[in-house]
Amino acid sequence: MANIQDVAQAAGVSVATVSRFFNDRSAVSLKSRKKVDEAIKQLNYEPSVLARNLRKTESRLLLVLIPKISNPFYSEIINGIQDVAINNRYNILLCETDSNPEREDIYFNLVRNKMADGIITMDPAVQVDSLIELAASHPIIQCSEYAVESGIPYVTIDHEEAAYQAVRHLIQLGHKEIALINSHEKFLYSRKRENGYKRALEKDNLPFNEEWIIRCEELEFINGQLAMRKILGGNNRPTAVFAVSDLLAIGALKELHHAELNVPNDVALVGFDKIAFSNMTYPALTTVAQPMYEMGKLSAKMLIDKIKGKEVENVTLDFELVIRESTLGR
Amino acid sequence: MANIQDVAQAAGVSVATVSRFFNDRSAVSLKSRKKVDEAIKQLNYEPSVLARNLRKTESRLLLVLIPKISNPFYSEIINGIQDVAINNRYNILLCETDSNPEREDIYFNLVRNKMADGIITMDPAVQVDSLIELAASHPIIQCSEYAVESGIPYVTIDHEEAAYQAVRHLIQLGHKEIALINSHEKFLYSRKRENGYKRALEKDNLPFNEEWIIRCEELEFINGQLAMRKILGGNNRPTAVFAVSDLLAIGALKELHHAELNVPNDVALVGFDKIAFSNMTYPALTTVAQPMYEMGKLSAKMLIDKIKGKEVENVTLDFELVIRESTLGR
DNA sequence: GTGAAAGCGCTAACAG
DNA sequence: CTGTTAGCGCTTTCAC
Repeated sequence: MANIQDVAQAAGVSVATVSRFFNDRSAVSLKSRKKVDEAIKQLNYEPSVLARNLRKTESRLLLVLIPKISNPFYSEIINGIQDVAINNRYNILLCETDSNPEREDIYFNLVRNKMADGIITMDPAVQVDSLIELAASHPIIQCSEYAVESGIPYVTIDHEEAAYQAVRHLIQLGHKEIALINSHEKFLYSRKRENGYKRALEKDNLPFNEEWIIRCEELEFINGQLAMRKILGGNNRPTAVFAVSDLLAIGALKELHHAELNVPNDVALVGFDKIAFSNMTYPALTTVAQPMYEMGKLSAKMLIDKIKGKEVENVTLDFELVIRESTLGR
Repeated sequence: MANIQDVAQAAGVSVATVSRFFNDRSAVSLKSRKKVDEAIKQLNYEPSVLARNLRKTESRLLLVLIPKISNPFYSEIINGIQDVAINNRYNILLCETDSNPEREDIYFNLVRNKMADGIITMDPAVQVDSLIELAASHPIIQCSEYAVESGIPYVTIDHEEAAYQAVRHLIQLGHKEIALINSHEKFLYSRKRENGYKRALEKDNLPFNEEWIIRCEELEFINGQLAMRKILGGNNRPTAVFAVSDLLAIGALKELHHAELNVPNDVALVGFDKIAFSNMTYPALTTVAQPMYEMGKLSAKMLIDKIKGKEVENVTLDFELVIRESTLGR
């Protein structure tokens, strides 16, 4: 495999000229350019990014940490990140942490080892301390999930207000007995959305029933299903359920079908995220839309800015309650 | 940021010793080891993978090319790849091609530029020529999709036989009028599954109706929905539908609900892939299970072997027809 | 078991 | 506009 020396020699110029040919074309005379061009083609030369990166002490790689690759919520975010990254000649190193500290360590090391220039993390559930320590010397952006006191820039939505509006929607439809299918409280969004749920109930002095708050260990369909089973097995059946994730809501819906209950007539259902699948369920799911793609784009922009040494500010984006059949009927 | 020189100096040894400390601990005396260890901690030293990679002319990055990140079919495969990669100290560079040649070019360059050591591609739809050319000088494995004549190793399932069995299942249930919702014929699996479908019909001399073969441009829910709309809008309504992807099947199911048709009594439905969602629909989807995780693991193993210079063989894995409510009822 | 030294392939002063 | 040269931070012979 030819290197820059070989090209220089074949073209009868210096390595500097060849290097300039790639980095600042206009600084090379037309004559040299032609010679270099030919030599490159002849030798089938491809510059080594490895060497360039070492020389520039940058990797042009962005580390993206997500808890679960199978959660479609992240797909859209990643799309946004990817688009911005490519436009800025960055690539992304996608890493699934499984919320597993050991894995996270491996990935954190990637940036310590200069293998990545910065991190976008969507999983600050584990090891906030490590994250903060790392942020002292490396560019980091938090997306969606964030550790408030960390001082690390984030882009997110107002989770509490979003949950509040979702539950108010149910209340305005006449529901007075509303259950909550939550995820693990280690997540900030989980705590915030629970607050929103409670605030919405309080506003109308609606009954608050601990039996109706289910906290799931994981964010899989099955967890939503089991949660709903628990709710239906209780003494009083609520008339509506708010799930903090479409995945959980879809699992819950499955269980409602099993129990041969009609949605929304027997039990109304609201999800969260507006993943693509939420519109394909029967009935289609009322849900809170997060601007996933936008969040991804912004995170990437912010991270790249931070890598460049610019200051970046936290951003809170708008959400939108999308009302569909699972609360309104058809 | 400290480098290996600083550590050597602080420890009172040579850089070679520090290097050995990381690469072959046993080659360093206990005494030196201690000194180096201390120096590392004191200086908070982290070796530069960039420099090591340049020296070794390897990147320890595996390029993974997928058409669409939002297709859950790929998530599971990626999981498999990721697990094997990590165990072998590789990382994956996940790239979404969108089946867009330009993007693909960018990614192909990553391996030409030594930024990645090899490629696992799941999208040989575009630019088979480039792929073949690249494979001449770089390790490449094809996963699921493959260009037959390319000579590039692949791991896949027997798409034709899988489709055949899926359609035979419908026929055995008494269905005689079976539509096919296919994806784009640029995909090998699409052509193979269509063959299987036709072969299954032929076996019983069942009517073959061009109106009942719909080819979708993309693999989104909406395409399945539109395909089903077309089918329902035709002169004769089939009693069963085979969709070559769960995503398309789920879209089709949506449309069947719209039309207030019962699945499976009015129209039976079979999907393909066994993505997680396929069990959450109402009714649950009969589908062909692909061993996605296994496919990912194998591809990664094969690629790493190939990078090491070993010979690798094509692999065809088993599939499994998973019969659920959308064909059997409940 | 250890050190000196030669690169890996490139970029960026610097001088001309 | 061009060439010379000194590294980027590491690994790996080759002597000792």
